[in-house]
Amino acid sequence: MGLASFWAMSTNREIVRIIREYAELLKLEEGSPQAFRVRAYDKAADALGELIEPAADMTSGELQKLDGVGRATAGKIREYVDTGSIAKLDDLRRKYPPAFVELTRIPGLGPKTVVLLRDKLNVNNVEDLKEALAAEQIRELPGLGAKSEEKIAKAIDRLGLHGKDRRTPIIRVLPIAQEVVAALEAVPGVKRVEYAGSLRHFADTIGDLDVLVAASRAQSVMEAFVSLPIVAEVEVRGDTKTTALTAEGLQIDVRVVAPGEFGAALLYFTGSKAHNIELRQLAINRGWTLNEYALADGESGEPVAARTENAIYKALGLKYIPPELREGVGEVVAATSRDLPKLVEVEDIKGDLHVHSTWSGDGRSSLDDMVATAAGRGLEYIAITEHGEDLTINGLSREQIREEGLELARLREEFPDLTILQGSELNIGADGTVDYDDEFLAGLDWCVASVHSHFDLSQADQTERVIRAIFNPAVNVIGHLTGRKIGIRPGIEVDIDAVFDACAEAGTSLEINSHLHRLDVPADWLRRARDRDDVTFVISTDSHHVTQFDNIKWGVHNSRRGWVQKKNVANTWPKEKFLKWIKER
DNA sequence: GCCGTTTTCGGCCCGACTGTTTTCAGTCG
Repeated sequence: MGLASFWAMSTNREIVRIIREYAELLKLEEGSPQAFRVRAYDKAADALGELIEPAADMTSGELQKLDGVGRATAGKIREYVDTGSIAKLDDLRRKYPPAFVELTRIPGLGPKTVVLLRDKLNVNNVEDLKEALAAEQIRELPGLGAKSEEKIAKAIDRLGLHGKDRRTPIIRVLPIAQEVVAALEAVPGVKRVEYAGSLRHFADTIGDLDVLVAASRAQSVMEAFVSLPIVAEVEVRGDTKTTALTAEGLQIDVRVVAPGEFGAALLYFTGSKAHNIELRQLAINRGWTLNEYALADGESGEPVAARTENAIYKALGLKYIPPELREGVGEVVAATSRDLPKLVEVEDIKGDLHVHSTWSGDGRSSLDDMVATAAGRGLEYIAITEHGEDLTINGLSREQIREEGLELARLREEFPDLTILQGSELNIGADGTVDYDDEFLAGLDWCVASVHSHFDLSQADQTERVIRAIFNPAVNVIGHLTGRKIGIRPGIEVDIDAVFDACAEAGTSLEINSHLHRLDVPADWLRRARDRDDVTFVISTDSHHVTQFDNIKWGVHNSRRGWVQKKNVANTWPKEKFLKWIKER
């Protein structure tokens, strides 16, 4: 990819981010996330996110040809591209500062409530809210009561919104990281740029974003960084390290190191701390030292290895350890005995088994486009899994499924190399039953069953309902097991070992949902199954639009972080083996 | 704010559910 298209892409990302921020602040202004103006800007951001060509090069007229972009949005984009800011956005930012906006991230608090809290109780941030909670002032407000106080207090605790525990969901950090990396790669004299830290581990939430740059001169790198539009405030400005904050309060550290030390620095800043300690111990055993500059001889200080991570692992007698595994949970010992798991690569994925189209109420690409895109990506098999009828808004009736089946028959002729399964994403009810009836379900090729409601049952009840779905003969896989939305809503609690046992016994697999909001099953739960071969997984995108097939890489990252072995992931299997497996189940 | 078998403004996938109230805000996909 050339420099020009790097810039084009990062500028589109930047514009999407700006429009989303505008929509976010409009929610407070309008008093509802469902307000039509809010939804209009959100829809415009969707359209811009799916745009390939650089929006910055388009005229207002060209922008308005995009579905969902009209005069006002096009005008704001041009204003941003031409002047670097949007006057109305700046007004909203002044009226609703980041610390106040953060309050809306707490489940149970919407725009109306936070504005009410500010008007009546002068609550401007999470700290103020906690004081109001302690003083039991919130129950005095109209529409709120003692239960609301309890719920809010619990939500604050669980989301880690306060103090130094503050972490940002990966879905917000990753685009920012990509934007910063692309921008710094374009600076003359820069040899390499990588993000490190917990983002490189593919953690669900990120504390600070660490970006490492290999360059002989730091000054131009730092200048380029602090002048990025994403940078709202510069905290520290030094020769090798600059720390800045985004408008949302995410801290970004940029470090510049000599190209010859890049591997040692990347290893050091990627961590984890526990992983580094184990590596340092191995170095000491050999009479060496390991720090952020090099693996070096303890006496002479002569470097042993420093340029690449691989060279350092090799010198320490280890196989290369992928960043996702570096949590100090046995990976160093495994690498010593050459016992690291054989992990999934994106190229291993042969099929996608959770796909929606506009037949589902929330699908955004047509069935024809979804199938053509899957075929174009070289997939061998897919399952079309529209929402089941129990999801009132988005689900399909039996009749609609029959009609869609006719469309699929036509598409199978059009794409003979792609095996198309017809299925459904069923809803697991509070009691573990699912949509439709047994006879109807038997006619479907592949069923995902997912929790979409009743998030507040006890762990015992959640485990029971999920296990009942696992043993339903029509159910092939449990979709996004916890139903969490990272940083927004905690998932359901289940006895994960009991779930693994049930899956093993029933021959039902577990989905690893690739969407960055979900990454579900969470990696730390996946890791609990790392020593068992009787549980089968499926990595799926849950695509609602043609662009989302690309999300598969995030699901693969999450599977790697969870030590899931390639041989246990059914959609890495060749078509023949996969189809035989479904048939014999 | 966007859209339109568009011309000047009404409709925008929407229904069930919870916690709070007695009409509404927020949550789900």
